[in-house]
Amino acid sequence: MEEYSWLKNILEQEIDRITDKQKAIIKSAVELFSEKGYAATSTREIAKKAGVAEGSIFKLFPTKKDLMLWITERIIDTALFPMVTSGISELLEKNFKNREEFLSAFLQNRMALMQEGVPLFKIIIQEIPFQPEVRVMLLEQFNKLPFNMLAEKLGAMETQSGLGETDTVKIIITCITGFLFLRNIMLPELFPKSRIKEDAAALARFMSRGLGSEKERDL
Amino acid sequence: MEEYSWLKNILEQEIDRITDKQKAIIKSAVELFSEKGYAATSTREIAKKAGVAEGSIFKLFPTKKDLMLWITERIIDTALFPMVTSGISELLEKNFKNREEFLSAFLQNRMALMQEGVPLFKIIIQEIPFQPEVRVMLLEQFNKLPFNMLAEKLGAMETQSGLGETDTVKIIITCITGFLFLRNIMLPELFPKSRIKEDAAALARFMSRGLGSEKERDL
Amino acid sequence: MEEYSWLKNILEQEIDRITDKQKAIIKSAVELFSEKGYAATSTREIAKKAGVAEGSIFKLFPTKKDLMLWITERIIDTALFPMVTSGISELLEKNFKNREEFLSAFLQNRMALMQEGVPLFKIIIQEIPFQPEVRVMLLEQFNKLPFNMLAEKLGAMETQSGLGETDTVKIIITCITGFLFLRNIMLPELFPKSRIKEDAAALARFMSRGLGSEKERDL
Amino acid sequence: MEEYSWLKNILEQEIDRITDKQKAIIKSAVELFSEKGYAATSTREIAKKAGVAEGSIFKLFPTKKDLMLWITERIIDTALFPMVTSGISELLEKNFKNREEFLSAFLQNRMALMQEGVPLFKIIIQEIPFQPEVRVMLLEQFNKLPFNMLAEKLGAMETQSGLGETDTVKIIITCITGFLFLRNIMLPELFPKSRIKEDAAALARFMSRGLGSEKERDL
DNA sequence: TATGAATGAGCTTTCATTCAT
DNA sequence: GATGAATGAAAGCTCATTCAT
Repeated sequence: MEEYSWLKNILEQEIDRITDKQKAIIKSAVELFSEKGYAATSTREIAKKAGVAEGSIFKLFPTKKDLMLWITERIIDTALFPMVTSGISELLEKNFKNREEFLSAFLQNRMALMQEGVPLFKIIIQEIPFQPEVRVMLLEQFNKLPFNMLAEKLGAMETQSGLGETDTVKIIITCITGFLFLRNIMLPELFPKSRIKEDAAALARFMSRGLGSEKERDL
Repeated sequence: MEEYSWLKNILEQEIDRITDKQKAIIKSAVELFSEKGYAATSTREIAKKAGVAEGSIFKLFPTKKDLMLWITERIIDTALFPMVTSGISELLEKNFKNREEFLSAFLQNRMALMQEGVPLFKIIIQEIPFQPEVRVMLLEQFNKLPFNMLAEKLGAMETQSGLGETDTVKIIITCITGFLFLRNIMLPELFPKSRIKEDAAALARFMSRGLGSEKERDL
Repeated sequence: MEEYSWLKNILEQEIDRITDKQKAIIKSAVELFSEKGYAATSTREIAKKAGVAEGSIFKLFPTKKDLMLWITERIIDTALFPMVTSGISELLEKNFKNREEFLSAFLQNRMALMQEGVPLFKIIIQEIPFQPEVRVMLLEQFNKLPFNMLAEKLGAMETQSGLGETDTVKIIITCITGFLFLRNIMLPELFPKSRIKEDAAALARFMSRGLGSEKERDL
Repeated sequence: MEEYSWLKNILEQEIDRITDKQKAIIKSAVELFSEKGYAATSTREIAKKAGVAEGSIFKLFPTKKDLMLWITERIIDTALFPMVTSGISELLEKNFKNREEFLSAFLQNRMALMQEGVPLFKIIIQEIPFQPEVRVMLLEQFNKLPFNMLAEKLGAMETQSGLGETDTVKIIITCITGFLFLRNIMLPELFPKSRIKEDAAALARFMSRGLGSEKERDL
């Protein structure tokens, strides 16, 4: 496994609380959960891959589920949230020629993050439908996201765009989520990697235009 | 469990090949896989829910995985494909005032299907990342979808829209997938059901406008 | 292990409900619990001794504790109760020369039962202090014992004996329990088996005399 | 846990050999063995309750069994023996109006000791059937008990009492053991605490009378 | 075809014990 | 002396699967 920076961050945060062996356990669990799914991964495998005794897992995490929830929580709080908000403030502060430029940059930024975030998302996505605890964690973090600032940046579209009361931001998120999810998690085979730039550019233009005619002002 | 029509279709297709007990097995498996996931569902549970003996499962399906793959295959071939294409030809033949109207109708149609398709999608989505066989099945079916006809209907956008060579249809699919996936599978809590009509209308307008100025002709 | 008749009775009661293998499981469990104690006996051992697969135990008894409680319950209801009351009615109906004769016969009867009941009592005694469920079972059965009839047989001692309001029967039970318990369970080494008859006779005389001067009537 | 004096005695005897932490270990072990039984108590629990590290137990006691045997030995030698003989010499020296008075005082004395001795007895009783080492220890100590003096005190009953060669003392012990054991360890629910005085008085009279007509002399 | 007792490998978890710090 | 991370054997238990009936 590559050395994912978000995993490194999670582990460094616990640096004085957990040992190297325990880090290895978490790392192995993340890899295996992402590869095979939580239910299909045995603690024996995790221990073997981490090079520790099976019993060592349960010193740190009373149950296998605790291990999974700890990882999921850390991923959501320590990795996902920063990842999702990463670069957002820079993007929001920066001036763009127009909305399309902004959305293009925004999308590029998302795609870059997705690159190394795939195993992370795989873990979360597979557990969301079945683990209520994960849903709750996720929704809590979701509500902290700076949607209003993004909305502002996109312009006071609510009246102009004719999109009615619907939250502009939700549409954009919906769009980007579909784009990233289909390409990276579900059916990467359907979307040639070689054309990713053009596809992203096209989506940015599509979204920008979809939001309606732009106010004449700096973004 | 409600009596899902797609499930009924699948079972009717096998009507002279399988017994009522076997039907019950398949039905229970579908329900449980959808509720708890494949790996977390035991054959014992399936048998109990179906009201059959544990051993009876293995007459028809040599292994648990066979049962899952059979279900997945049937879902993809017999349920998913018709579901995805359902109403499409009608939509394609019908005349709409404009593209937004068409997209709106298209989206409504998708959402209606989603209503009873959720358990079906849950099963497929959870297996896609981990079961290569499922990915292959899905891709095969995907290529049979009448994308070109949809593209035609949406207009020869390629030059007009300025979206470049990117497949217009893929963008629309991406959009709609994100919309349905987030709302129905991942985080329904985030999207109030009461506003679903407005949200869909807004998305239709958004997509229509995103595709660029429309040719002056009947849709 | 000898073929204890009380065990045979317990098993025969379930004859159409459980299989031979399952009987073997129960038999092994009884033997091992009695030899080593419940907590010190592993399900693996039980299975091995019974000549069955370990998993088979858990088909019949969801947990090891369930197995123990089932056995304890059956022992108390099906074996202990009949054993404790065994021969009592005959004793109560029979005429004795005097109270000492009756008590002697009573004690002989108890001792005979103890012979093959030792493993049974070992199981119950070891669990009583730690398993509230067992205490409850035992107390329930205890209240069904025909103490009043025994009291009658012993004579209306309450006034004559000068033992006050204290239940005469409880004293006799206390005495006999101590006798049987010390000799059979706790410290058999302390009491030479060769002298058991004299010891029993002495105790009978002791008890008879302890109860006070006897009414002049047939017992 | 109350501060049992016998436990304090045991610990004080080792005062210059063991540390406070080690004392805490022993104390915790005694409590837990008495509450849940030896086999059902884990060293982890003992360590936690004692507020020490898990490993610390094994400095003083190479194995868990060593810990138990040490405790049992100390209990038998340092606590049980003095407890059983406690007050006996005073009782033996003191003059009583008659045998009943003496037996009553004897029983009172036993009951008082039982008060705080219950956990101690629980530990011993549960191990006796399964640990040969404990049986041996117990029998050794048993033989040191001043039975002959007790017999003398009770009078030269052998001929008078008509109990034959049977050891009078054994009958008395049997009786008292049954009384204490049933009331304190096995089924306290069966004997209302409120009537304990009357019950004891009745038993004393019962035993005294059971021993036969008394020599006319000071006890 | 249907059953469900039986299997035994493998699961998660606990345990007493070791040992570097 | 005290710690507690680490161990690995063994615990209780679940599982998919087999097969005699």
